Amino acid sequence: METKQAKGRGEGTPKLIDRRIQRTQQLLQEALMSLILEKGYDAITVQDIIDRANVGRSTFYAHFLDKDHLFTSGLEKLRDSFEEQHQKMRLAQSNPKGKTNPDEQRVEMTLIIFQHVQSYHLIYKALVGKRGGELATQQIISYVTNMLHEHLSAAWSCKQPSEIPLEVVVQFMASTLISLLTWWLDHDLPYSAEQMNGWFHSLSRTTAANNFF
Amino acid sequence: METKQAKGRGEGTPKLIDRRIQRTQQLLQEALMSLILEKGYDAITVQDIIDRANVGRSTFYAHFLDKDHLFTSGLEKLRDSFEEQHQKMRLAQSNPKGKTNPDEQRVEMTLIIFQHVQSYHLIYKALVGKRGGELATQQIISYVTNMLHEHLSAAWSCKQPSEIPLEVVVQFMASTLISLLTWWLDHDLPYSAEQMNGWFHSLSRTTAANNFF
DNA sequence: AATGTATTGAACAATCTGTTCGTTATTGTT
DNA sequence: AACAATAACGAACAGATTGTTCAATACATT
Repeated sequence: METKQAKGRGEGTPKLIDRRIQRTQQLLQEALMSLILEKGYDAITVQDIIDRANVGRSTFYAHFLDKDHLFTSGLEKLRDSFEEQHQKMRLAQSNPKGKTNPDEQRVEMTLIIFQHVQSYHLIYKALVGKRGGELATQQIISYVTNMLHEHLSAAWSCKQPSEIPLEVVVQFMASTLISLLTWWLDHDLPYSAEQMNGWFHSLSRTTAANNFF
Repeated sequence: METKQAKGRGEGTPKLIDRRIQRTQQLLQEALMSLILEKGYDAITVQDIIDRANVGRSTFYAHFLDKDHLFTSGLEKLRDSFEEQHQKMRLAQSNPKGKTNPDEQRVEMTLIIFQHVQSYHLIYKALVGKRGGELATQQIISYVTNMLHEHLSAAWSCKQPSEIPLEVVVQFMASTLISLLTWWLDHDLPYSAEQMNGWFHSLSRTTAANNFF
């Protein structure tokens, strides 16, 4: 149920979708992204979006419930792209030494995040930081937090519990990662993804957090 | 220029302010805070606020330009309260050993933050996290970042530069602090301010950040 | 009590939202 | 190429919200 569009369509023809639909949705998403970079998410009205996209008002509401849903669908697109790249990377390096090292997995995961942000930095720049509004910040933080939680809770069971609750450490690492990503994007990627990834581990590997690895 | 009210008033009579003004402004601020806890900042309309405060529509706009300014004035009130407490603490412990230790200053500052949040947790809970909207988050982060920047830039000049830019470290520590505060408030202060302060230093004192102290 | 001023409530234009519906243009199919 | 399906259009609509104005009223300070 990614868009309003999917309601009438059964499961009979998932093959090809009308070009007009793809065209309209893409125009709307691009219009929103460019407007975010100019005015910031909150200042944008539906009228602004359909003006720039050259799309009728009723057409907008035929595809999306409101501005937030249009934005969220763009976010989901980006997330799918990331998970695809994530899967590809993990399969490409499938245990060359035959053993699964959870620590290396974590390293690779955050590096993939930095690399994905680097690839789509124009879009990410419209999402994080001041322009994106709280909707994006909230959803991105939530997504990153869930990812980190999966990785850390696995290590949690085989280590003695630290003084600091797991949730606190997860939230700490998520906010550290978001903080670094925001700074990176706001300064137009002055360093490489590998460099940023290294700094992330320098900052997040505190004496407390290390208990989980 | 804290409120719209101050425009016509010169510098002649800073003594007493009409009770009606204080009453109206306090009613509006309390109404907004309680509404934030119920509906979240973004869902609140001016009508909601004046209904709960029992204040006429024109009265609202006689005092504040809009909802954001009402909110910001409340934030400034809280900030003044914090800085007053900050000054009090710093004077109370004015160098018992005759020397000014910058490291102890930092420790005391963050502890004072946790203590102040503890004192006014009902208000802070309306500000940080999901309910407060991006306005509060942005302003609080900005305030904390500025404070940390002052403290760290002093230490910056007398240490050799680390590999990680100062700005990155400042933003990292600010987000760590906000992250801990948010978690603390969302879980209804399950630990003491001293305990949280200790964890903050455990998390923020990385090998990289330590170069600045 | 007298004067100054804060508050009130209604009315107002302006903007934005989300919906409806008859018409037109484009698409996928035959 | 012609057809049926359907997506897009655009104008019009009700409803909500914002921010302003103004004359009448209520209240506070002196």
